[in-house]
Amino acid sequence: MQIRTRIAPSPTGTLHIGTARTALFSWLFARQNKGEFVLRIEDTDLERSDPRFEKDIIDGLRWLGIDWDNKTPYRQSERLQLYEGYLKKLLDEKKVFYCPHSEEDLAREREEQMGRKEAPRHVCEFREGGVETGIIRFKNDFNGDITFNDMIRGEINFAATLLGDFSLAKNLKAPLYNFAVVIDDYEMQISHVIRGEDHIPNTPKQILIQRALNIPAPRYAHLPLILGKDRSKMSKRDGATSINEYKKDGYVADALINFIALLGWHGREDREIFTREELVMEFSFERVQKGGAVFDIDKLNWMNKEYVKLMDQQNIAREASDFLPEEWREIIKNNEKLWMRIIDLVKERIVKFGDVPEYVDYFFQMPFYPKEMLAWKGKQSHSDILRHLNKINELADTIAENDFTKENLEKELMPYAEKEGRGDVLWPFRVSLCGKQYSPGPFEIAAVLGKSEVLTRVKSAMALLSD
RNA sequence: GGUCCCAUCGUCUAACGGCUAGGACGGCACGCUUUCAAUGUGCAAACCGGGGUUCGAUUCCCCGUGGGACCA
Repeated sequence: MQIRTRIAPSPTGTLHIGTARTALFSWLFARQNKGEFVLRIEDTDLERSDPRFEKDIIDGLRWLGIDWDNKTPYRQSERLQLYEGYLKKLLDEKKVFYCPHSEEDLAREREEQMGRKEAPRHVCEFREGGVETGIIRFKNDFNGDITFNDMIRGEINFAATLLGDFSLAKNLKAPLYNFAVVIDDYEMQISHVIRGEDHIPNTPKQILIQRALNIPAPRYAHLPLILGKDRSKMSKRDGATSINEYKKDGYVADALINFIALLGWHGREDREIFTREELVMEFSFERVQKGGAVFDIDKLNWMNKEYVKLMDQQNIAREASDFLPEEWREIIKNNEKLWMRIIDLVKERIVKFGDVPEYVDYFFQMPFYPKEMLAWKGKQSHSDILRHLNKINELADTIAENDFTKENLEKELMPYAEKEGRGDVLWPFRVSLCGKQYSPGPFEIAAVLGKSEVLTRVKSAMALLSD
C-alpha cells in the first residue's frame, strides 16, 4: 500500500509546537515508508484565516526541514466546488438535509439538554427534508457504536446516537471542518491520518460521513497533546509557541526537531540525541506515549547547546554573526580573525545564538558596570582594588604591544596574583575588561582586546572607583 | 453538563508479571577553577488510591480519584 500522510494546519495562527510535532511525526512516518507527505492549508474559515499565518507556517516547516511532496500546498478555499459536488450528491440521496434552526434555538435546546444531564445534540425535525435554507446537516440514523482502531490507543468507541444530526456545511459553498477533511483525505488518498488527540471526538463523525459516501476510511493515529506548565494545552501564555520565534532566538533547527521528537516519543535505548536520518529509521507509533507532555524549555536549551557543541567553529562563527547588531557585523566583516578569536572564547557557553551579542558586547564597546562589581565576592575595599589595578596596569605596560598574549600576561601577572590572592587581583581585572559577572578569563579577554584597550579599561576602572 | 482520552521522580521518559523501578533535563553537594560555563564524581527525587486476577503486580481487569480534550 502506498503510504501517504499529511499535515493540515489552519492559517488562523502561527505554526506552533504542537502542529510542528504532528507534522514531524507524519513526515517521519511517510519518509520511513517511502511514502508521500502532503501539506494542505485548511482555510475554509475565511474570517479567521490570514495569508500572513500561511506564510508563517510554510516558513516554519521549511526552516525545520520538513518538506512536502506537493509542490504547491493544497488550499481548501480553492477546492470549494469539489465539496459542493459531494454535498449535492448527499442531498440527492437524502443523506443530508437543510436545518433552518437559528443559533438561538440551538443554544436553548443545548441548555435544556445539559440541564437534564443529557448529551448536547441536535436531532432535527427537518431531517427528512422540506426546507432549502439554513445549514446542512448529516442525517444520523446510525444507532450502534462507531469503532475505530487507533494506532496509538487501540480501540475507541463512540455511541453514534449521541452525536445527533451534526453539521456539515454552512451552505453548499461553505463546508465545515469535518466534511472538508473527509473529502480531502479521500481525494488525496491519505492512508494515515496523524493528528492531535483533540481530534478524537471528530473521528466518529468523519467515519459516519465516509460511510454515507461509501469511501474507505484511513488509519488513524492520535498523538498526545503538548502541554504548558499548567498541564493544559500549550498556549501563548506558555512563552514562545510559534516555531519562528525559536528561529529568531537562534535555536538550531535540528535541535528543535530532536527535542520535539522526544515529546511523546522515545527510542528503545536510553539515547536522546538523534539525527534526522536516525529519527526516520527509528520512529514507530508503538513507542509513542499516550499521555500529554509538558514542554520544558530547560531541556530544549540543554539540547540546543549539545547541537552547538557538535558544530565546528567556522559554522558557529557564521551562525552567530547573523545575530549581531549591524555595526558589530560591519566590524567583523573587515576583521574575520578577530571574530574567530572572540568566538573561540565564548563558543562553549552558547545556549542559543540569540544570546551571543550579550556574551560579546564588551569586545565592541566599553563596558558599563556599577563599581561595586569590581569587588571580589562583593567585599573588597576600594583601596585594595585600586592598588591591584594599579599594579596590573604597571605590569601589563611592561609587555610590548606585539607580545600581548595570554601566555605573557600570565607570566607577568600571575606571580603578583598568587602573592596577593588570585581572586583579589584577577576578579577586578576581569570586571574592568568586560563589566560582567560571568565571562571568559581575564587573560584570554585581554589578549583579544590588545594592549592599549586593556590599559584604557583598567584606568577607567580606577577612575570609576575614585569618583 | 455529556462524551472521549490519559495517569512512573518537579519535567521528558524506560520497564511489555518476577531485580536496590533505569536514563535524561533541572536541583543539590563535592572536585577542578579568577567568575560563569564546560567537565568529573556523588546525592536527593516517582509507580494516584482501593479492590480483584496471580505464587507474584508499576505492569492485566474493575471501581474510585485526579488531569486533559472535545461539544456550545
